Amino acid sequence: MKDVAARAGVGLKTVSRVVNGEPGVTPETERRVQEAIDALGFRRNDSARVLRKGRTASIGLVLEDLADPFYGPLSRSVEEVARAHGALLINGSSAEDPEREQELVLALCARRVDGLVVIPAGDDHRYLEPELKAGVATVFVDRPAGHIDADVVLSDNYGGARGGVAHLIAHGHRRIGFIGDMPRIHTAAERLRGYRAAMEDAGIPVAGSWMSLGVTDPERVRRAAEDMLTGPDPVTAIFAGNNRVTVTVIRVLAEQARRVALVGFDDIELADLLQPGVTVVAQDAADIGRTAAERLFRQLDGTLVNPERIELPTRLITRGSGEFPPAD
Amino acid sequence: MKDVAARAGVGLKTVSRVVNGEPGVTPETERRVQEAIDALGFRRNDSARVLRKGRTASIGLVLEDLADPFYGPLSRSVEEVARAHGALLINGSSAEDPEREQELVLALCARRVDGLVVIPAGDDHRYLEPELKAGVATVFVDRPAGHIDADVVLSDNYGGARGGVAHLIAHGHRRIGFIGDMPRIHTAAERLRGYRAAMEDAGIPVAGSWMSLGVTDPERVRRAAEDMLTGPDPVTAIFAGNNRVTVTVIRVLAEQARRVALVGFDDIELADLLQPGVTVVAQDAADIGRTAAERLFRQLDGTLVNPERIELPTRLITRGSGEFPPAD
DNA sequence: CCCGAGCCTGACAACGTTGTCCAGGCTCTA
DNA sequence: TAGAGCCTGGACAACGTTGTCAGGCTCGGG
Repeated sequence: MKDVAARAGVGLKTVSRVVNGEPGVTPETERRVQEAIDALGFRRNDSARVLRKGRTASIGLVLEDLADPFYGPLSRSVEEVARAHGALLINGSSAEDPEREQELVLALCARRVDGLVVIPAGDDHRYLEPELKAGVATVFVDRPAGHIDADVVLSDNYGGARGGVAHLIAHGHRRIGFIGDMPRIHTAAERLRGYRAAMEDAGIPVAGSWMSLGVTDPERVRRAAEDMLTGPDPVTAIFAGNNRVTVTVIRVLAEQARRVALVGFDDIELADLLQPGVTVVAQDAADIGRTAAERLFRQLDGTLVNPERIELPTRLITRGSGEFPPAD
Repeated sequence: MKDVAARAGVGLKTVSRVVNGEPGVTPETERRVQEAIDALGFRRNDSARVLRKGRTASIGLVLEDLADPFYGPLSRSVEEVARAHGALLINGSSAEDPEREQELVLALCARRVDGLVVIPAGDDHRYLEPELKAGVATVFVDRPAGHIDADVVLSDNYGGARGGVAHLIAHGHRRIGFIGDMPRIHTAAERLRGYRAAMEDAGIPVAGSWMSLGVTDPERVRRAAEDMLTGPDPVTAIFAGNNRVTVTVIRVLAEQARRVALVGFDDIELADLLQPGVTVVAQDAADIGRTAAERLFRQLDGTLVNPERIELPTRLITRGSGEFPPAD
């Protein structure tokens, strides 16, 4: 900028004015400055600008895994909102590791992002207290924050799972299996709770062998599914606690002789093209992301003050696999 | 930092030393400083640090659409490499709009990212010349840069498509359709070239009605597919130019009475579970991302100087849909 | 002709950090 | 005991920008 000023034969501040489109510059002077800018290939250094102004016009997004198809659309909709507010998006994956989450979040705070959208991996977020006090807007997504009072946007995991399981019960099933992630993960716990509630509503006692928790890698999901299909009290339907589980269960069911019903939590691509189509409890990732991001920017506006918990509804999409009667 | 120094009763520079783990501080002093830091909830302001040091420890990634399943793994692997080098990832979607691409890239440059990974939307990148001269490391991915000399990492689109079409020909097909994106997009053009080459290799003249270019939205892909299936010279096989086309073509073929063979470019999830399984020419998005990011950091090391074009091989995965004989 | 208002313009400080350099106190050795 | 050398700690400038403020110029009216 100094160089531009020198070349144009004007003061520093005048260049600054031109760069920022501020008023109070003669067209003639502006032309000279613009010329110098072009000649030197000058571009404003936003780091210095940030340092001076205090706002970075960027927000951080910490999620579990960018490669997961659930987070792609979510990330995209957050970006879209950020863009509408002239902000850039910095994101990182925690890989479901609380320590890595904290490391990422603090790195983002050191960059002085204006706000944070966090899909929590850990369950204690007190480390964020100083940041919140310092005015970093924060919205948690998909799972609530631990031990701090903050905005959170999530799906109705409990209601969705309960509805999905009730759907199976309505089609005559009583022996229904549940395969889900570790209950220390909030979504997994809520979905399990929904499963239990639906079973209880129908007066069906749940056998321990019907539930498989903390199972996530394909090999173990496969074993879990096979076990509950061939065990002493074999299930006639399975409720899959997330999209990765659903995919593996589909593979297992395809190999079975008898027809086993399936409802999965989270939609999966091409679910309608499979034989049978896969019935799912779908959450709208894009909507979740948009809602969270909009709330974030309202915090930044100062429009918002009190942390709130926003639960978005899920939608049962019937495609065939959840509508088989039990085949005992 | 000033406050911390005051509270600990030491000089500014001493606090800086503690924060950065530099040597030359008594354990006792260090303890006092650390205490003050904790008490005040101090966190270093990276903007100021960047301003001083010149390096931001962050890289920018500009892609087409984060929600596209091809870019999730790519983005993730770039992030992984960045993380290994202690850098954060800032990313944005161009939505295939050259103007938006440029806007994003320049915004990232203004942030003084150390490097850029760009999946180009436009075909003229001369606007990047001043940045390159200023030392911003840059790697293009998936498509080459326009009018500038820069590193590029991409799949062997030509060879992959040629191989895929040859596979269909080997199974007896002669009337093979091609549905792809606008040829102004490099990948689309290359794949079309591969299709033509394979047909020519086999001495098969291509009818104009077998090719549909610049078609991307599902409704038009559907019409294009139906047209070439029912036209005067109906095809017995279709080569789909990208994953979105493939998905729509699968839907159309599912409705057909006769069996039509299909090979798609890009793998799609659950392709093996469909009936029939979908034969594809797969590219390894994660590998592409990793290769590009590693090259970027080698540019930053100074290890690398001459721009290079790196072409990664594709892999034909046979699952059934590409192995039908022609059904005339 | 003088004065005040209004418009451009530029000098300067400040944002928070780090590199450079120097001072003061200590230890060790001859 | 004196001198050399090391270790710790601090003062200061600089990074590139923007907010503040004041100076100089022009123009119109009295």
